[in-house]
Amino acid sequence: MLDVKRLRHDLDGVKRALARRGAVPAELDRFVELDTAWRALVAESDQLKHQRNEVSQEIARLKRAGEDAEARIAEMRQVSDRIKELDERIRQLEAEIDELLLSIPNVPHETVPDGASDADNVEVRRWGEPPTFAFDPKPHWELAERLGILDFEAAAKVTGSRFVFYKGLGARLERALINFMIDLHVREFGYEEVFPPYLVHRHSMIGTGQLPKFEEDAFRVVDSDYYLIPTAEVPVTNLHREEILGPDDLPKKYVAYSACFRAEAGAAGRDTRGLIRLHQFNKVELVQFVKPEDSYEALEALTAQAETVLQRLGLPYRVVALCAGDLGFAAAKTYDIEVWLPSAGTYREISSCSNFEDFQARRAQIRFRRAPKAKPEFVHTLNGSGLAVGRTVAAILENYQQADGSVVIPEALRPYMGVEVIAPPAD
RNA sequence: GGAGAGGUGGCCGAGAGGUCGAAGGCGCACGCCUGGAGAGCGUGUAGGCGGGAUCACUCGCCUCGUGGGUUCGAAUCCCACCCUCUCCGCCA
Repeated sequence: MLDVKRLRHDLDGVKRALARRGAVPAELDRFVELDTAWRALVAESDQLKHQRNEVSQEIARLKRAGEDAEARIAEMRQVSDRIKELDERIRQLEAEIDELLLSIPNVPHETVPDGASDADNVEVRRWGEPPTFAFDPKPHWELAERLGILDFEAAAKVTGSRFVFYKGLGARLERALINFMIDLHVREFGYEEVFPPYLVHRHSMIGTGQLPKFEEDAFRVVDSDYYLIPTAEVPVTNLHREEILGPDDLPKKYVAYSACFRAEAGAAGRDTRGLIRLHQFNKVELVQFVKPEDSYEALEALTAQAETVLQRLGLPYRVVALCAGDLGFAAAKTYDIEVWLPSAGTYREISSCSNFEDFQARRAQIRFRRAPKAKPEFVHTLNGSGLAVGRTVAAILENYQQADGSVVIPEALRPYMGVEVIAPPAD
């Protein structure tokens, strides 16, 4: 949510900034209209309430003195009726304004490159060399089938498309990666581990920006207010909703493993094979709450921490700065980390690291004080995948595949795996 | 799921239609005291919105779980919902 004061004082500046994302939301002009009307009504209502408060005191005085207060009471009956009318209209306006504000995306940071689509994203750096193979590298789903570690058919039978069973060493690999990632971020980067609820209420989804605009992307539990989380970002960011943190509380850094659930509406036909796009996947998420002046430094650090996972696993990747047109709804700036996938012959997103500035904090009412008596300010929130686990499995299988169809386990993972290689069964 | 109790400021806790944004205590901040610390004493200690001022200022309105209602007037009365606790049942 944008700052309404900013909209009042610098509407043109906001329009210019949002224009970089694409079309300027028509909501902006509508906001000015509604806000003006709202303020006029509030002023009138407040004045009448003031009058009512004063006269109520007087009535109390008269009654205590045993005098007649009927005239004043009758007078206030009228005033109260008028207040009721005004407040009803104010309520309606507020609901409309709220809905409107919640549908306006965040303003891109000035360092975000111009551009309309992912084609305009800017590569920031590369790490590692894509491996060369003396044979035809196979896609991970073919490798996995041969190894007997993933079973998409069984999942389709039990649930439906875009689900998977991990089996045997595949299941262990997924679990090993989760533990490896969490341990790294906790031990080396100072994150606190949390294990969040997988269901959240509507307000939390609004807090991080998934709702109200992207209802169709989420799974909702019927006959309830609960949504399956699309990412641990939602529960973990909302962990501090409606709080005012103390001067020494920031920065707060959390790492959370969770399953993630996405409807993938509009993705029909895309990435239909393998682990790339599933309705349920695992992710280790990094979430930070920081002081406003620290958030861009924190974004660089957080991105570097996510990259470290790939470096330890020896997986080649590149980092891309999303252009304004490709930015997510709530983000002010985003780096995507893309891992090399030999079967695709290209880099595929495996992490997305964003600074939301105060956009989510304002929606979820997450504030802090600089000093014990200082005025509360909104924190800045950030998050990033550290990493998407299923895609990491895909990358390991493909990058570490051998001519005989076996897959070597990266060094860093062996303590968690207990084996050095996953080999196909002897026929 | 059944029965009961309860949600008040950072925390504990009073308050039972008007003088209550709310006693008292703890905590915290500042000051005095001290060689320093503690004790003691004093002062101050919520948030939101709107208007005026625009460094820390001021006026008004709102907020005692949330939302409605009754009333001239609600922390206080009524209704619905949410949450917490206790007991029973069920259960990993």
